Amino acid sequence: MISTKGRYAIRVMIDLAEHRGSGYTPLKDVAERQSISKKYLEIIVRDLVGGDLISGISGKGGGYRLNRDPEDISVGEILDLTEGSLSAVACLSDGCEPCPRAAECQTLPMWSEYDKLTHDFFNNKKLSELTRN
Amino acid sequence: MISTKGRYAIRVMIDLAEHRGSGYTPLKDVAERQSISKKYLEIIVRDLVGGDLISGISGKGGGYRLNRDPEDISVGEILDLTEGSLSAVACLSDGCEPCPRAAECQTLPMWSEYDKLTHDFFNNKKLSELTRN
DNA sequence: TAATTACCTATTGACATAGTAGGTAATATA
DNA sequence: TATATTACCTACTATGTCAATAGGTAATTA
Repeated sequence: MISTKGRYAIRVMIDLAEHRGSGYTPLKDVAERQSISKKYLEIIVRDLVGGDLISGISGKGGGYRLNRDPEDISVGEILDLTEGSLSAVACLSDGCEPCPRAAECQTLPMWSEYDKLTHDFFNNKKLSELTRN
Repeated sequence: MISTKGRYAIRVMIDLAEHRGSGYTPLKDVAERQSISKKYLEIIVRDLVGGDLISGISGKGGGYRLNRDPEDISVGEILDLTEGSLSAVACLSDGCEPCPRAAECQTLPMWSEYDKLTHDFFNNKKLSELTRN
């Protein structure tokens, strides 16, 4: 289940994509347009900055801006940064300890298959496919 | 993220599938073979009985049994019963109040597409594909 | 009658989610 | 230089879900 954090992150990215060209976009504007608490967005945006998807500058005229074109940003990247993991089961998450039952596990192949399906879907879905203009 | 409940439920179903023919299988045996607390399995099994996937009878010689052949039981059915919902986002879960932003939501089509992908995958995956014998 | 099994209600500790609160640092403009 | 604006930082909290555990009662068979 994708949490609000991941879903809001995508909406922030869409908003920034649709308002790029007009320089930096203040988070206040994004929050108002998207009807999301600015305070909460600060947390989300930090992940996106940390993942080098966007950058921010302070002061008047400041705000956030995409670091790449929307065609070159996948939804998968956004979710990877904001959700802990996109994996459907714990034993396939990054950095989890290897499951002792893995060798004999009868369900692992199915989970792996689904995992690949999921990652392929979101990695192939570009931000540009979600924007209006 | 699929929880232990859903994952254990699938393992119970596999276990029952592999031991059908020998009448009813006591939960105690399943719990031992799968190394899962019997007490916890009771909760899970209740959902499966409620969904008419298995039936149980009390007393000596009792236990649980599949109601259908493994070829006719999908993993999707099992997960629907034990996980609250298979949907990736809250606004697509069964019985959720309709989102007021739905009409203008730019991400909804993507979530719907992913939702279909997920349901198709698990509904087409049959229990018989997971069993050993 | 005793053993075995399903089935029932309630409780709990740990953790994640979805925020809120109150600041400090950086930058532009008047 | 003062002020407004913006990003950026640390901490806190209420609520809910997850993953069980605990302690029974009812049904069935030998």
